[in-house]
Amino acid sequence: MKIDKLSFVDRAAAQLRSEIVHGRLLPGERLTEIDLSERLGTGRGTVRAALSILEAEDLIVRQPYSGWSVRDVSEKELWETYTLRGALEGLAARLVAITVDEAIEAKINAAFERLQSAESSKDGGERVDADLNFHRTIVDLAGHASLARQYFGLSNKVEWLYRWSETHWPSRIDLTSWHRPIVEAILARDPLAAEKAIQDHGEASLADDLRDFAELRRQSA
Amino acid sequence: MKIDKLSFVDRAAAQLRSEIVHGRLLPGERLTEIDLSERLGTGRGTVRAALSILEAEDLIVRQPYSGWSVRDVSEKELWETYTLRGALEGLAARLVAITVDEAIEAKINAAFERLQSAESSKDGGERVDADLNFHRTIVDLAGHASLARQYFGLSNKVEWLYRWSETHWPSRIDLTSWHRPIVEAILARDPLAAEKAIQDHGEASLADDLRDFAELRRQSA
DNA sequence: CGATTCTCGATTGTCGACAATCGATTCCAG
DNA sequence: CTGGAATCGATTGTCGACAATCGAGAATCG
Repeated sequence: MKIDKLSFVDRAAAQLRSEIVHGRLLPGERLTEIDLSERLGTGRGTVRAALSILEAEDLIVRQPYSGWSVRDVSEKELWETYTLRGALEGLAARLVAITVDEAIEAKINAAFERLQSAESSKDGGERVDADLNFHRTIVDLAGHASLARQYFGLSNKVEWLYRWSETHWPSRIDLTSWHRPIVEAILARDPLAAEKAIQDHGEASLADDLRDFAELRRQSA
Repeated sequence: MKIDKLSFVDRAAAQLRSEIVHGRLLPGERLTEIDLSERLGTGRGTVRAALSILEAEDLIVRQPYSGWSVRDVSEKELWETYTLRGALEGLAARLVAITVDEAIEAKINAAFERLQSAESSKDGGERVDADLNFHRTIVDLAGHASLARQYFGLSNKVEWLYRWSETHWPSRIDLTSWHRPIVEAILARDPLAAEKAIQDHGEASLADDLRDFAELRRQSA
């Protein structure tokens, strides 16, 4: 029985990742290795390794001899995240549409049904979870390990942005209608349509977030 | 004057990366932290951090409490690398085709001309360099920092595969004619055509490499 | 008063020591 | 001879100590 076989480094990285993604650590916030090592109850070398992992995932930034800080959010950041996601998910959707069988179809339907239930839910967190789960499901089903690796880091960033806009602008988008075209194209086994559907979805989400972001900027200015 | 401001960790990572990419460390080869720390003349913690970086770039693999080893090559590995590259370069080509101006046009032409000179060269290394440079140029010109980051790691893997087939099967492909469609589509400011051209190029390269790989397998079996 | 240099506290960069873990080998009971 | 437990060497996992570096403010000079 291997249950708790994560190294200290992995656990520390997971902890920090969660704190950033859930907004408990704010964008731009400064992080010092000693503080973290006391707070996480682990050595400084361990904290350092965890921070390096998060740096590779592009969640935090390092300034040599000066410190670490949580990445800042900007319009450009939003644009980069969503366009990159579009490229990766586009590949995933194409691959899934080619190889779809009964098992895959069942998983996609399950993810989509969860999305529909979440639609009526008042719980903003569940809406976000269901949405992210849908996208991650498609990527996993592509059977492409390198793609899944790259997507993992990116999806954390997306989760971060999602939770952040869900806080400021609850329940904006219409989950069901926004995702249905993707499901239909994949189940129709049409790779090009699936790629286009998921990329259109990404562009629409980006436009939405950019609008909210501008509004928020305006308010705080 | 900042010349040599790389940390030991970065230097060690660069050194190991180069050794892997140039084939001085063979696929599957086992790496121990102590050996490396003696060979590189640096502490074990430093070596460890460098190895973590290369792990994030997917060049090496770690087995907990057991060791590190250079990643192995397989058909699946080839397929994943080239398809992922297609997705990333596709996005880059699309972005460049949209924003192309005189400066960008000049850089693309320069990269393409280098490719044409390398064509006649007998130096396999220069052929590889020119080829990689062409692809990296397009990605850089896209003005997309996250994309460039992700592509960097992937391009090391591609370089590795390139040098490896160049060793076994020198001067196979026709550099000029394989890349011209990409240049033409971008300079014609046609995003979709540019994306398709660079993805077709990737698929053709993949097919080529897979054929060579199977041949090599057959010989050594 | 302004600009430059110096000093100092804080933080990261680097390192080797010690503990935890693994895998192969040895040893022993049956 | 065989199966399994104990042992041992090798390697990674974790940690805190010390050195290098940076940024801000004090001190100095024109």
